[in-house]
Amino acid sequence: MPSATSAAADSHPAGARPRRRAGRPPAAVLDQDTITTAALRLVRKSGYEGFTMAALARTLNVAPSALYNHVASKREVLVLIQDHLTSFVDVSAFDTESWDQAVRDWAWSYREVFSKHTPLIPVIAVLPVADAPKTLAMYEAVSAGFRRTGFPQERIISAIVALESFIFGSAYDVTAPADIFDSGSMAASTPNFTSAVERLARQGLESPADAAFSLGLEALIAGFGALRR
Amino acid sequence: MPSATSAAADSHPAGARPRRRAGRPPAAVLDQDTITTAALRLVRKSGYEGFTMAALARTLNVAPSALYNHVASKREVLVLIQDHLTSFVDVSAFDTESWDQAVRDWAWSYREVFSKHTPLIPVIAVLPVADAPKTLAMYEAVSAGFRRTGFPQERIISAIVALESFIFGSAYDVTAPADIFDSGSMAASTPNFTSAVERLARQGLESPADAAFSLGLEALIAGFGALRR
DNA sequence: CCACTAAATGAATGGCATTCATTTAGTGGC
DNA sequence: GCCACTAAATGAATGCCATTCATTTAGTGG
Repeated sequence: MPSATSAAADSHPAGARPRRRAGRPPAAVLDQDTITTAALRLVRKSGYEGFTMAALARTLNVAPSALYNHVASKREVLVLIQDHLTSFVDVSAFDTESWDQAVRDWAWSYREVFSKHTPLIPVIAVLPVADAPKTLAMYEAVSAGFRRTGFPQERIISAIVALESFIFGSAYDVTAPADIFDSGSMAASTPNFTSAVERLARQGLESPADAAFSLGLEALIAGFGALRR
Repeated sequence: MPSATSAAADSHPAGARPRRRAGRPPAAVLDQDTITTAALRLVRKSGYEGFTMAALARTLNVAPSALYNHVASKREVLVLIQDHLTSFVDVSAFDTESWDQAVRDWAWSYREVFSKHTPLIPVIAVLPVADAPKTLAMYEAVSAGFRRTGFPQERIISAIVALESFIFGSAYDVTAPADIFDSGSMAASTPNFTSAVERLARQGLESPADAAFSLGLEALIAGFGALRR
């Protein structure tokens, strides 16, 4: 069977105009764009705990069931949000900067955007690109940047996936509680870990999350940079 | 206020015996170990969609509310599962192999374990280590390995966090649908991405997820390895 | 003005985590 | 041998949730 209902593909099924045989319905209050915008506004105001279909409908002055004429499920709303957010990820450096700097700028921007939306990560990470056109556009820009710099073609996707995995994982760290490394009463039995945590804290100009992200990202950039030819 | 109720800390609050002033209660059917074991078995059989407090109680022949005498919330059960799973992550190579190989073995093992339990990742990623003693033990083993190889102490935590972020992100990829990169009808407008996907597929002995994980992991190992002194 | 249609409605469904007053049954002290 | 105390288990209730569906509403092209 074909993959699940695709939000994007359904809105313009490649060349086919939306058909209608007879009269138009009444002026629609709702469509996917309206829903996406309202959903994002709601999430920013109430977080993902407060983001329910009922609450979303309320902000649109509409019954909850009305949403289901435009969207198959709550998950589909999350997909719409994620694709919209992806357009805020800055890929412009691939046109203006060196490859190294472009990857750096893109990765920091990507993490920045999704660190405020970590509940979307499980959705994005396994989402077919065909269901998220703006996300696909981002991949295209990044792929083009990799190709231009002489990156071996058969490894472009792997490199991007690896970077993205690192970015998603790192996005969680940004929101972690400050005392996450406090080993509490078990400090005595974990001397190496505990002393490493202290050493980090003593240094710490950057936040721990930023320090880890920077360290890992530079290693990935250096490692991948060496593959170019 | 102190951090949330700690499963592990509550079972042996460092030196204090569990107090009781008067008679013991009836022989308990339930405790955290029993719950953890049953929960893991249920997850393996029914997945995380089928994992509800009611279903868990049913497998234990107990009322759902009985669970709340031993556990504060469903989230706490997830924490118990995650900590238990962490003991299946193999850190033994840090005692027997070179640093490079030990990191490699540990990372593959870590990804392997959690790729079957991705719904736990949002929980683990922001969980204070004090709430997960077996996880803390893993960090201790890894920290010790990094220290032994002459890794700069103030960067040990950052390096581990970076590796872990990469591992968590990569765990999602393992479960992604095979057609995740199929750009479908929009292939024409994304030539660089589409050709990169084809090049990968043409190569592809490994799964795409394995190829990306291997590529990223080797870059991180090489980059971090160079920091040793 | 009619037939058709998509959109919106409101009530209903079933599932969920969690709470709480109450009951149950060991145990240590007398 | 009984009593007082306790932790554990119960079952009913709560409130929230996503989702479904039969029905109603109101533009529009013929």
